[in-house]
Amino acid sequence: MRIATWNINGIKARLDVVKAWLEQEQPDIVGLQEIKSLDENFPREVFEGLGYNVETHGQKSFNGVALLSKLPFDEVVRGLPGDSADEQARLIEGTFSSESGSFRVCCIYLPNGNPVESEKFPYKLKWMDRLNAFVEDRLAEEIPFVLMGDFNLIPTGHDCHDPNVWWGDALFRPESLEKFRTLQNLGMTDALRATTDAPAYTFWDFQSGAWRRDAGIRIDHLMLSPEAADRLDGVRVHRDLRGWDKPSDHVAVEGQFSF
DNA sequence: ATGCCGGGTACGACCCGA
Repeated sequence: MRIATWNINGIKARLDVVKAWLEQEQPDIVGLQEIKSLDENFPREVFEGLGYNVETHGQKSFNGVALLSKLPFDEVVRGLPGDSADEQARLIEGTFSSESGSFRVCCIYLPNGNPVESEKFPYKLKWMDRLNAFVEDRLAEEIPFVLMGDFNLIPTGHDCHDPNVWWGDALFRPESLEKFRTLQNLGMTDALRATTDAPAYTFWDFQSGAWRRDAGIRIDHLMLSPEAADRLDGVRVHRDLRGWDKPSDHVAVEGQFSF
């Protein structure tokens, strides 16, 4: 099973690139973030034409997440529980059946949180608390659970080109890292770091020639329950996507699993 | 760099991202 996450930065602007990548790679399940589209405007027929079932959780202009799957969905969850007043579309989860039983794949677009002095930063921290509570419930099920997406979080100084540039940013500061560490301490494994110690950036800013300078950061992650980590065969960062025409500023990250 | 690019909305700028 090949499961991938990708922040595409707008489905309308990225449709040709996403379609070409799916045709080339044929992943089984893909989580997309920042579709920036209402559900009714998402080009689901394009993906259905490629053999995918499509579930979306969109909103106008900003955010929005989607799941594409060659397997049928047994169940779909839209939205992160814990705050009925939160209208930002940042989580969608599918449940699937394989020969070895059920598994869940959750696709998230974790809030950026900048600027730190604004209300956006406490929103990020509260969102991470809600996420950790959600994950606790999922872990209690003891089935393979893949939590993947744009976490807007740099796990360590080794995950960015220059820690001094990023330290203090909402993506790389103590309060954010503490919440991420809680997620790991609950029992969720960083799939990429389970396979390599090498740098593996997933985002390069459009500005400042970041791609040309390889001034990247690793903020797109697959976090695995023990039952998913036990079945992890490999991780691949689709770095070449950043060099395609009309690229997203993020690239896809894929995990391969034996289920 | 309180904004270099690029996407959104909407058609002229302004909001947003990381």
